[in-house]
Amino acid sequence: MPADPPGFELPLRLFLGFRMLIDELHVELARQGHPDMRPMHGFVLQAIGPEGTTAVELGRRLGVSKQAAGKTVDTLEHLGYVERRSDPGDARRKIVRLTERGVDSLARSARIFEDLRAGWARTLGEDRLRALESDLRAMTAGDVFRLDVPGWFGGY
Amino acid sequence: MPADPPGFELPLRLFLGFRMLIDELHVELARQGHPDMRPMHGFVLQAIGPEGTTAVELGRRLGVSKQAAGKTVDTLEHLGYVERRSDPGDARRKIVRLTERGVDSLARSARIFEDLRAGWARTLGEDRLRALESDLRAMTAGDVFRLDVPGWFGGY
DNA sequence: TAAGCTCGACAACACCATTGTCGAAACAGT
DNA sequence: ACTGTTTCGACAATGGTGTTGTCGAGCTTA
Repeated sequence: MPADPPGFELPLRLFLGFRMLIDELHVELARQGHPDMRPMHGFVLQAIGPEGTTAVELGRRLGVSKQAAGKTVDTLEHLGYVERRSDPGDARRKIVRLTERGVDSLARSARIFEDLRAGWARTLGEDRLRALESDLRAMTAGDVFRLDVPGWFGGY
Repeated sequence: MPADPPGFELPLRLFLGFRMLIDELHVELARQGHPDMRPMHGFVLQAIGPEGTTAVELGRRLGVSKQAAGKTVDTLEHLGYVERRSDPGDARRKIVRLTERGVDSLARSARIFEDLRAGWARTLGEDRLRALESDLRAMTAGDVFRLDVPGWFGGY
């Protein structure tokens, strides 16, 4: 009977799978008119959501400071994915909203992810893929957002 | 018949699984006398390997500049995980080698990863876990190292 | 009204990656 | 052996990203 795979293979493969999907997503996104999207942008746009949000709240969701969130919003605003509007009900707040272009990028991302998933299903079979998703869901239940990735992995 | 899971769930769960394992590893590593290890350090120590290597070669393996690799080596040297020695056969080279402490951290990491994998096996069953690993292996075949993570995800 | 909190902006700082340059050493071709 | 090219490690300069701290303006509540 074969020995168990070494323990370090599991996290490595999980990361490689993630990275492969994200890279393929962005290759295709670039082809479809969004060449400036960075991996993190999609997560930020998702975190902003259809209702819009503020820099402080966005920072909380992403696990970074409000200044960092504001900086990211600056970039996304400059790229045309979001816009800032004054909140008529609270003069302190400036609500960050998705533009049409921002919504388009999310819609295309969703479509591309479906296609990529279908590719996995062709290789693995739908049953195996569902089992894989189900098992991952079982092991990672909980907080889907928590994207304090900037600075999490790196760091001297 | 149930609808397919949305396509974006797969990459998200892959990342969450990776992150959960890495976080649990470092909690346990800290308990076992390595509180200063950062997620990236383990990968760097693995990339250095038992034979040692140079800053330039390390940078190539990790996909970063030689300067960045050198900086990381500085930190690991300061923490006592590696040491630099002059190459007697080539006066230009300074070979980075693991110290005893560096080897110890890798040995403990391997053991902890085995334990974490065993935890997954208890929840999912050994068969399902093997299937999961096998499927991930099938989808991500290839270059296991290529950790140009610094700057890959982030970026304004 | 007054005190306290929240929001967004600005400044200063730290960290980490980059490119470019340089001298020393090894190597390859003549 | 000499010379030109390549490789290595160090240094300097730069840019991007995140942090804390501070401030004024505006809500909120006692």
